[in-house]
Amino acid sequence: MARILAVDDDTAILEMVEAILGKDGHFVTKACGMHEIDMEKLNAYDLILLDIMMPETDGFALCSKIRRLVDCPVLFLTAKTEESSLVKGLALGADDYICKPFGVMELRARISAHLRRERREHSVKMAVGGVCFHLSSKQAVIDDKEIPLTRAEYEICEFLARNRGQVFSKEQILENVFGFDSESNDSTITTHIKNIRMKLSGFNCMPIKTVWGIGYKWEE
Amino acid sequence: MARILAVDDDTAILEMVEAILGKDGHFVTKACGMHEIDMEKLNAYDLILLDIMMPETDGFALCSKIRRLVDCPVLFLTAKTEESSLVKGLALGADDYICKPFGVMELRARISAHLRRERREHSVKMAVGGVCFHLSSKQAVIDDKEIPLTRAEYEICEFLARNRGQVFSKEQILENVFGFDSESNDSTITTHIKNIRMKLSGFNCMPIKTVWGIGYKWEE
DNA sequence: TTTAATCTTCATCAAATCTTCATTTTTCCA
DNA sequence: TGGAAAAATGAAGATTTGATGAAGATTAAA
Repeated sequence: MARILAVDDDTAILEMVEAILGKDGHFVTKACGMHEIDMEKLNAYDLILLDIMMPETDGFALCSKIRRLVDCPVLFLTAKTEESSLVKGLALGADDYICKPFGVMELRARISAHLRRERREHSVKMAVGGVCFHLSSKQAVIDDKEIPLTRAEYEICEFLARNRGQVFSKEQILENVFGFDSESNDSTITTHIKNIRMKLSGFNCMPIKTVWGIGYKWEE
Repeated sequence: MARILAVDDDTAILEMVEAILGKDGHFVTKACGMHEIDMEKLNAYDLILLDIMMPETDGFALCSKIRRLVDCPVLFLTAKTEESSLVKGLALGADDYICKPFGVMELRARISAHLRRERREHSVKMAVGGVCFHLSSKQAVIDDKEIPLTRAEYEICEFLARNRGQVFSKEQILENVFGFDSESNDSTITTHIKNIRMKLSGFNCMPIKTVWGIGYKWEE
């Protein structure tokens, strides 16, 4: 269901978290401290669970570092029950603060609430120009008629539509759709956009606008 | 800062919430029960606080009704401390669950965390005197209508608006907007300013003043 | 392996934008 | 009030950026 990163110095807690969340279908990555986290790959996670008191690692500092890098929900899971600590944690950019010992049901409920919100805020309303994205089959449909997009074209459309209104440069589209390591040329995107526009225009649908000097966006 | 709707049957609590959140600059609307809420105008709020046990109103039912209408964060603020109740509340679409009696600092911290997240997930904006700058897409908006600024024009506007009230010479604007190494002529700025003014005046907006012999400033 | 589909690159064209400059207008001050 | 300095204006040329069409490279399918 979701990819969750859990950071704690207590492996027993990590095991327990994995057991609980694994049952809900989540994939939990365990990290015993900051050194086990690849900061480059933080955007591989949908949600991050953080302990505060860890040897060699300050959870608060880690939280603000993470927050500078990614936007996913960050939850503290800690034995520090003082209100001041909660306030500090949330002020640093965390999204929730759960005290140990935590209720299993509470943990699950809070995590799914955060994931749900993330999906809610990122969900694609299919009313946009009537284009409907079938995420699993990777097909785009207008008025029940399939648009014959290639894989790359579909991915670009889905990415732009998912973040409609936002403008992305060609580099950003490359990174987000084909991965950080993509060494493709910008012109690849230019050409894909051209082909997408051609195909969509057959359906009287022109949702992709170019913002001069900046990039492209899916019209809101 | 934010418009918050608080629903509770206990007016003492409502007053208290208003006092606390008012100090943070939020505007709190108090509702003593469902009948006092205009469901048509829910999207006027940035965040909603809900009690669960209210005469004539079931907070849970209200929560799911609200969730069907708007996407803003909904927080329960309740005396029901059972874990099952928290689980139910979050499952119905709420984003947080705070138990009474709540700590003042905790309430403030949690609310600002939720508001921050909402802003984070929507794009970063800076509003200056009626003009709204979408920092990531580099677009300026007045009354939800986009101002067709070019890249350079936008950058100059954003720079001046960000430092509104301060006067900058043409050289300073060149350096700050186009970089120290810019070898452009001052007249470039003059022309950009002219074009910006022309475009903004279409929106009845004349924020850029010339300070004779010194430079330009964005009126405070 | 052959064939077709898709992806990527590149040269060229067109358009938007940026820059410059000559000219006119405004402002300041003697 | 007149003249000098500064800013505004309008238009032309230079530059940058995006669109286009076609060809080669890569991948998947038959």
